[in-house]
Amino acid sequence: METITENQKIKVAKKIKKMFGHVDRRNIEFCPIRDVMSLASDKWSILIILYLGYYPVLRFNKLRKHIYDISNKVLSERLKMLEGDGYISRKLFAEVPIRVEYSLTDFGHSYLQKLLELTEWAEKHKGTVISNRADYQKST
Amino acid sequence: METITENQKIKVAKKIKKMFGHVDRRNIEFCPIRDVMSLASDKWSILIILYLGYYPVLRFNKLRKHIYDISNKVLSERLKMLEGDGYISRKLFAEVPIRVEYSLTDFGHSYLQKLLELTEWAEKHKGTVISNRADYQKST
DNA sequence: ACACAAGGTATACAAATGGAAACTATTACT
DNA sequence: AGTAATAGTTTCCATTTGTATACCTTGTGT
Repeated sequence: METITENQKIKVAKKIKKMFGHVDRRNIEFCPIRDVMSLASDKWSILIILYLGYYPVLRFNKLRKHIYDISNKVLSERLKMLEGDGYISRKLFAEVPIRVEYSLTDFGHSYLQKLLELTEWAEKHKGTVISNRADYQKST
Repeated sequence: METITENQKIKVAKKIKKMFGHVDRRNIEFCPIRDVMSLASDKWSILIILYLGYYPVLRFNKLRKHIYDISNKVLSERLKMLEGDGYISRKLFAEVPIRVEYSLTDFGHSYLQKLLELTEWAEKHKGTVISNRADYQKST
């Protein structure tokens, strides 16, 4: 694994301070973690955004097939939330049968660019997580 | 907002394909999103990792005060999981009263570097999310 | 003898989340 | 009249997650 220098650690701490303003401000009116990330970094949200990053346009049932474990209810809820926060757009075509197309907004694409770095990290290091987890199991 | 070009979209799609291997492989043995990120991108996990990125060493009760809304049970569970996956280390000092110090591992620091880009994005764009959310409420 | 400290665990309960399956609306086709 | 298709919604139920509170352990100070 690439080692992290003391210098990098200091830079990270500075970024965190800048991000949170005053690190321990309580009753913060709107917390980027609690209020933004908790929705956008949810497992289902990540999968939806990644699939819409790969397939530019997807309809409800296609999306559900790609994310092969999600129920109608949960997919529909997540799509509404992601639309509400502006990550995705929903286009309704009043045909018969009805047709609805989902796609990423520019805002969603902007998020995806950053999100992808994290999921790439996870993909790259998943082996480490697997073996850490196994070691920890044994040690208990 | 900075616009995303078609070129960037194509690059992103390629990254996703590379990351997932074959995008629609089912029964994937270990999914980076479902199995790694779902733990590490959880709201509480993010807060724990960020606070340990800012304060290099924290004890249980200090950490709980910084994250001002978390119960003993949840904090203790999350710490165990994050330790199990290798993001944080737990050092026990057999003093009286007992002392336990939590800190990030190198692996945790590596994750934090990527995570931070996402949380910075969230902090930068939280205003957009607020107004998107308000508009969506009105429209329904 | 008793309280206190730290770092939790245990217990009881409430609330949120998730899944399965049935159901809805619309219109065309058989 | 019955069926089919799409995009969900609704209902019921089980599981998961979270909260609050009490409790535990160990040795020291009062």
